[in-house]
Amino acid sequence: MAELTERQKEIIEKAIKIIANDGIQNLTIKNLSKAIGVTEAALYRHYESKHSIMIAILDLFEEFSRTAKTGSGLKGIESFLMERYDKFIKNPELTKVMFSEAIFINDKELSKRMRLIIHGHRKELELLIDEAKSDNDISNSIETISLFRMIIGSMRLLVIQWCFNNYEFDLKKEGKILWNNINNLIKTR
Amino acid sequence: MAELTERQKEIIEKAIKIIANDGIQNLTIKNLSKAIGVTEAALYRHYESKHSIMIAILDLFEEFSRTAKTGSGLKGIESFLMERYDKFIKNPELTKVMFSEAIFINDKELSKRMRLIIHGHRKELELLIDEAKSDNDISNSIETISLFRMIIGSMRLLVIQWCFNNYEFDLKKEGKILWNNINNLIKTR
Amino acid sequence: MAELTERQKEIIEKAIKIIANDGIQNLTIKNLSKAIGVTEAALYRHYESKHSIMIAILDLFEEFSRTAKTGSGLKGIESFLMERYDKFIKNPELTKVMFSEAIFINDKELSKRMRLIIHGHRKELELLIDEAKSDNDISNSIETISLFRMIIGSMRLLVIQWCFNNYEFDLKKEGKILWNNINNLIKTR
Amino acid sequence: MAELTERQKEIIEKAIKIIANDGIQNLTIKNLSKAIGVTEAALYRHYESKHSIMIAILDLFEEFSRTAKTGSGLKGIESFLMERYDKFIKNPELTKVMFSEAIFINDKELSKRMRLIIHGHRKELELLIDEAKSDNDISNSIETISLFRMIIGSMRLLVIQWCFNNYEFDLKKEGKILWNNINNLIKTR
DNA sequence: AATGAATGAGTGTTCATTCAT
DNA sequence: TATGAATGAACACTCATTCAT
Repeated sequence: MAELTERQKEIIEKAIKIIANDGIQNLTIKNLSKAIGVTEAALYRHYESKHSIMIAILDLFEEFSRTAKTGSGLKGIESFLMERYDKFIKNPELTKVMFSEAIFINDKELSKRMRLIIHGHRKELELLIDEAKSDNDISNSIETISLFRMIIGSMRLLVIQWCFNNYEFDLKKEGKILWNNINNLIKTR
Repeated sequence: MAELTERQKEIIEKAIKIIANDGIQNLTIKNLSKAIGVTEAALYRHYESKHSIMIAILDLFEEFSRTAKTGSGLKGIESFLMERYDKFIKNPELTKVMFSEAIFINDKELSKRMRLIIHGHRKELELLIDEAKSDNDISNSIETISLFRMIIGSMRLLVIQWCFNNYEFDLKKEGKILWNNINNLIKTR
Repeated sequence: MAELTERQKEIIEKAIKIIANDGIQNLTIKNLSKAIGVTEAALYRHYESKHSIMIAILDLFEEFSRTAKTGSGLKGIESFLMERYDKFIKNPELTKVMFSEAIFINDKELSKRMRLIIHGHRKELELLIDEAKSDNDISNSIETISLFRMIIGSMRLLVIQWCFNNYEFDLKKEGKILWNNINNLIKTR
Repeated sequence: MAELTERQKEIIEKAIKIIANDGIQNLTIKNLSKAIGVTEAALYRHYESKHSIMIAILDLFEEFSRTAKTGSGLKGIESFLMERYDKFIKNPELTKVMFSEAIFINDKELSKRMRLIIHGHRKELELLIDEAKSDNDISNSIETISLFRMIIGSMRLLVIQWCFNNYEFDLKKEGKILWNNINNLIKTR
């Protein structure tokens, strides 16, 4: 993944903004160039096609999704979640687009990559959950896959609610509350 | 909401199929008429515009989303969920489209209606949760909104996984496991 | 090769006219639709792409090039030539385009087909020449391939001169003179 | 005709190569600059427009077509032909383009000049033929114009076959055979 | 109820060319 | 000499829609 020029960064930033606000259908070269303030032809100096712009967006998603392990077990789960929320808050539009599973559905290759990115954390999180079980922080009586779905599913729903509420409520605060509640439920007594 | 003719039913059924498989961007009058086996002009005998087809799709979503209350409290939650899963299994493509929050994003009016439909069950479910708390089936120590997010968020994630796995695993079975696990966590001891 | 509708015939006729007068580079959908008097979009009801229009032109060339054997030996050569001239005179623009070997050069497949059509008569003519030799009408001392090149090469040059003189001289008359002269040279004494 | 710089020579050489291999339609500033290994803008340091590049190509054609009279009568015809073949063999791509009568058809001025160049040898050759007739080397019974068409037409056809056979056969050898055969036919007995 | 033919606006993309550096 | 960035016009093609039949 080569370094992006300033213009290239601007292009994919504006492209994400358009997708987030008006949907993929409105990501046209015309709209995009208008948003940037150049002619349509000018875009082709920076990306060779619309498709390559979409690939660049996916590249960004990939980079955005990369996590550094910052803990293990229960603590690891928490810091994973909080770190995610921080990133989401810093990049609300990108977040909105990333949570639209179906966005690239019309391009089989892109849509597959999209799915891998979105669901890429599953293994990672299941590992943390199993660690927490080993640590006896989480009861063994609840299945890992169900815990994963609860934790990530609820986070996803919260984030989607945040996106479609125009990012108006405090995502981090709500995220903490949610996690505390879940944490209370799952931790061993 | 007027009764639909056979042709109208066929049109929106095929439209949903196209959206589910190839994305909104491929829902064109041409593709749609081809899928049905008539000319493009013929579609306009049955719907006056593409927009009215999309409204009809939303009408269907609304109908699909309507629930009959079949219990109260904890039992009510369970039957709500199981009833949902049954419906999803019967209408996999419609389900896939319904779970694509962003599909109608480029039409402010449709997108608002879409959101209302998707999140329409919130009040209903929160009521059931509060009933369960009153019944002392669920501990008061966990907030209703968090419970809602856990229950619905995990269900949504499960359904999305099912959709993007080509409906290949047994949604009902997984749904039951998920609910049992959640139930074990939240019920008072 | 399916039958062409009236519109399809008109399209390829006008396309040939454009190529003949202004070159392939000016065969654009815009120019073509303007020549016909419809919008660009309208063309696509009749041909699915510009490429398929070009294929239809080649199909026409093929049909145009088909000959009925109308004699053998020396007589056969003469009637072959005269029949050709008659056809050229009836279709001057098509002729001009057909004699532009390089027209479809940018499409490997079309250009190969074009070449086959243009040079398709070689075997046929060489057969006639060999017949004439067997009949002792043409001396054996001159090689068939050279005779072919003389007969067809001179005809081609004559036709090209005719095309680039705006079809203004009498091609048939000149063609007869040319053939008589050649005939006098090659026939056995 | 001013002297060309090295870069200018390179530009028209590469331009001819592109036309020969991929057709005029692929002679774009982009393709040309890519072939040379500079940016598009750089070309404009050397030629002020695409049109002036095409004029330079025609200038080259003109120079290429210039002949030195190296004999008279029948011998003159032979040396004219052999000299041509030698030149063609040394410049195969230029030859291919030069034999594409219709290449500059969309520019009335260029196309007229092109035609003059291609057919420029007519007077010259007719003179040689008439000399040969005076010398009693060629029978008077065959018309000069027909002899011209036979000699040049067959040569043109041979060259075109050579070009579209990727210059793979021995043009000089075939040219000699062709000429010998013609010579045998036309010379007085 | 359906078709064939058409349209104006828009799609992504390429064209030759310009200009500041 | 050359480049990177830009432009307006054109490219082939698709869009939703209309209308006479």
